[in-house]
Amino acid sequence: MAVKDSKTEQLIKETAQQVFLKEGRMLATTQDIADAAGVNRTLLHYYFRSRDQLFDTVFVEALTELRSRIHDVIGSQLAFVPKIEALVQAFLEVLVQHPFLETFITLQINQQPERYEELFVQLPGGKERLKTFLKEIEREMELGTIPQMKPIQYFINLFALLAYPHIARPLLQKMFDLSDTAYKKILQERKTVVLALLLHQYKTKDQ
Amino acid sequence: MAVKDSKTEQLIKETAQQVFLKEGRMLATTQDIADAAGVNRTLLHYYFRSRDQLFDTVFVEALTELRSRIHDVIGSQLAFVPKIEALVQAFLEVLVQHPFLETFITLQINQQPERYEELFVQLPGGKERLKTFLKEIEREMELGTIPQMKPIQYFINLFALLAYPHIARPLLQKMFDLSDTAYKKILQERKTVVLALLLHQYKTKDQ
DNA sequence: CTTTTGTTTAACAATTTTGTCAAACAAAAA
DNA sequence: TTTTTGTTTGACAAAATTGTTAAACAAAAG
Repeated sequence: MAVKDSKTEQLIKETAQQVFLKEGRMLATTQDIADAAGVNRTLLHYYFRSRDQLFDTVFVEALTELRSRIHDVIGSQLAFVPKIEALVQAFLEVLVQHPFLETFITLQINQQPERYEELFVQLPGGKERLKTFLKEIEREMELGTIPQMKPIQYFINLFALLAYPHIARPLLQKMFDLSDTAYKKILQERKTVVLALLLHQYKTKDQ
Repeated sequence: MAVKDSKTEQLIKETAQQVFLKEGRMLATTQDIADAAGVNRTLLHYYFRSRDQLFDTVFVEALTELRSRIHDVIGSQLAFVPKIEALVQAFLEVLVQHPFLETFITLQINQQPERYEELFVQLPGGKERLKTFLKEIEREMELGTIPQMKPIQYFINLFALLAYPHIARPLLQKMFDLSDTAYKKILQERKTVVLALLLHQYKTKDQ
């Protein structure tokens, strides 16, 4: 009998999540997903009406999580260094779950700007929080904690260093003949590497 | 009359380049491209046989350019610092032309690994050049020119800092309300920002 | 001028993918 | 048990997209 958010519905959503955001198969058809979930294709329509809506549901859910986690940290009362640390932590946690999320954000926001603008960019008070954060970065540069550059460049560096190894994972694994285990290790080390670079704490051997 | 690589063929290819790699519309149909080029859709098939082949032609062409430019620099006899500078320069030049190339590489290499492995990863002597380059990075860390970390992490930093602002352009522009002009300026400044960070030349205000 | 060669077009066919529907089914409620 | 409600299925319809063909066309070569 009926159960709100039935097992099947949940299964389909999780499978779609796997296929889209973990495997990066953005062209997967409804049949592909149904097969992967081991259910009849019609059920995708029964629960999600259309392929588009299923995609959207999965994508928006992941997007919302990422966004809210980032904004929570950015808007928090933490001091600068722990805030950067928390930001790195939060970002990495979401990306480990959905390695292709960043790639999809990139493609989607370019193809349906109006649809996703509200979802990703315009959250209540978002712009203000962001500006405040840039101010904090600027102040930290004044204090000499971090190297001087335009705050937005610092912001870009932060996300670049975190997101890219996930975006380019298949490429890098091939280039350097790295097993899944080996690459995961690199991703784990990444946290310290990125923090050291961002917080200007790196030591060179001599000088 | 017949001209080898006719005007139309060229036009179609350039339009496909524009649509796929500049606008990132990887789902564009043959009709979309024909419309954008202002030609009859049948001509795509006449010149390129299938949609797949057109996509492949455009993608592989860009891929090959990027690959050869990077490997030329990596394999060159330049000293470390000028080599990094040349690498940054080469990479940025290609990315300005094809902002979505990296994103597509990511998706494609994941979906048709065998097809693209030879093309991107396995070029003659590629693996050796790469290893030599990692050794050079390591030696430079010994010398104290750059901060110490696993060479591959340095390599990832390099490409992350360069590629990400192009990949995430639409998102960042929205987030910070930046005009095309403003963003281009940021991309231009990027060269110095990245080099300073990679070569550890950044100055903090006080300390 | 007419032939040849290559280009462009519209009409059509094939395929792939999505979406709908009515009937079969299962389990709880009446 | 019968009814009701929600689930699952297969068959079918619709749409979107790709690919083919034959005929019209244009320009140079003979």
